[in-house]
Amino acid sequence: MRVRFAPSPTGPLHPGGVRTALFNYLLVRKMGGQLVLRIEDTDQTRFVPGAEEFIIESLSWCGIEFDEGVHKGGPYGPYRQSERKAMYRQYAMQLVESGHAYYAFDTEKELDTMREQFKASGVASPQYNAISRVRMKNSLSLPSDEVARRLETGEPYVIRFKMPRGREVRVQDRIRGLVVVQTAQLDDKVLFKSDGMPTYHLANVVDDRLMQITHVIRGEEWLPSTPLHVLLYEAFGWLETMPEFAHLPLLLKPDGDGKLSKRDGDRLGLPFYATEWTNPETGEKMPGYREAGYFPEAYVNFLALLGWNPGDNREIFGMDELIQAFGLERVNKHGARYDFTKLQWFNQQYLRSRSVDSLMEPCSQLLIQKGWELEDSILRALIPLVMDRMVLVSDFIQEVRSFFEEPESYDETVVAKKWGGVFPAVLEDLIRCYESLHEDWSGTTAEALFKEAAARQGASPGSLLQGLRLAVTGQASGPALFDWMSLRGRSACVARLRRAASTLPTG
RNA sequence: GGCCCGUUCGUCUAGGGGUUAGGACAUCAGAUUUUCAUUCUGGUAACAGGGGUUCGAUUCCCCUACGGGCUACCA
Repeated sequence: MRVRFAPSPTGPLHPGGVRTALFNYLLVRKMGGQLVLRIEDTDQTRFVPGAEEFIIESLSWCGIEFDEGVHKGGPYGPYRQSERKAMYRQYAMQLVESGHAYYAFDTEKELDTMREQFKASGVASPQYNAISRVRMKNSLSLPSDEVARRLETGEPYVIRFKMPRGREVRVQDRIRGLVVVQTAQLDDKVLFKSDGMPTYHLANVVDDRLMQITHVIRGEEWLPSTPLHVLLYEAFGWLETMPEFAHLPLLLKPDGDGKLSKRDGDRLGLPFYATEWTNPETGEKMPGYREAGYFPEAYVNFLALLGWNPGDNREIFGMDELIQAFGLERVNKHGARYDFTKLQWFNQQYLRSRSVDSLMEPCSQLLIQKGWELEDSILRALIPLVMDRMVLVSDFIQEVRSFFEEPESYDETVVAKKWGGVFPAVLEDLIRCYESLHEDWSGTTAEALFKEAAARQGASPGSLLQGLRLAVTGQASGPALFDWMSLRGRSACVARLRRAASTLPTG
């Protein structure tokens, strides 16, 4: 099996593209074979610097590696269509000579005029086809000596496919089954442009043939042009080795209608690309999941389950398990909404399955960035305390902020609810107890003393606990409080209690 | 507009001629945690509509509606 991922370097890789690459990767790793990265840069006007590198890096972050491609080389290179430019002309010529294609000299203006005239006379979809081409300027409608003259004088031309009339094209799709299209619905697509480059249609057929691709797995947006591709294989006489087709369902917006677009990320304040993209023209940065602190395993797991399912109730899949379980038979036909909340959940699952040891390094990096210092032994104890409260590793900072910074303010709803009655008295009592403590400071003793102080005022500890948290962290919620206090140290806790007692109203 | 593809809880989906239509996320409630979170238990919630075929259709067929894609010398 040989499959390819063939993006166009027109910008950062869309999540739908990542998923297409992923499905190609999973299938070829399962079946055995090669995955090829081919860059389809036949439109020179849309080239964006850095896009190619971005695509490779994003996929690499996801764990998707190629066997052949622009960055790897291989026996079927070059893998960049602009570098294959010279070889396409002969294939286009071959079709002209065999009568499957023809030269067309129409200018952009003439084409516009033709479409407008058709529209004006009520034709639903104006096409360059068997009906209209006789009225246009091409090698089928013009006298042969004029065609020769135009070609000799170097007049710009394109090569169009001569769409046959009255035929039915049958496409066998691995995901959708049989798709039948009438050639009357198809037009004479340009195969070879006046700038000397092929269009996608010619290039992908020629390259898939030359690179011996066996399975074309691509987005659903290519389904309508697949009959043309089949006709091209036929015209070349390559039907025997034509690859199998599989058209993947699209990724849809998280809410509302339509297909997923980069604006959806902006709108919801979430990353959109796998890795950060810097627009080379404006310098504007688009956030990526990598930089936002997501695990690539979580992102891949999430993406894999959009449009595919294993057929049982499993949800958590490592890459190897995905490879094992994957198959085109279980790919859905319908589009899937790109639901960010499920990604959060996946990331949380992967985070929780991490060992404390493996989180030491990233958490410690986050602390360094923040300028907060901490002994390894304390960090090791602090991580499990807050881990369950995190979705991303980067959440660590907000979870431990109050460990490093004394409260600047106190959560008002808790102040209103808990700061009153006997609480100030308990607090005074507790401060004295903590200060005069002779035993070693620990969570257990801190808790015991708190309970005693509460008892002396005839109050239940539970009713006062949130007030204590408020006094010591300023916050309404957080990790196990007495463990936290134990790590924070006695004198720091006492100082914070005093500060709270003097800042907040006494009664 | 034309052509093509699609349509099961809010979301991702399983299922498939006779099922209490299953799971997960989200959401809600209860329990545990002396607080919040975690965890556990439970709940709300779906076969787009109309015709066929059939003893029986959510499942098969047709139509309609809705959604999506394509309709460039873009991929």
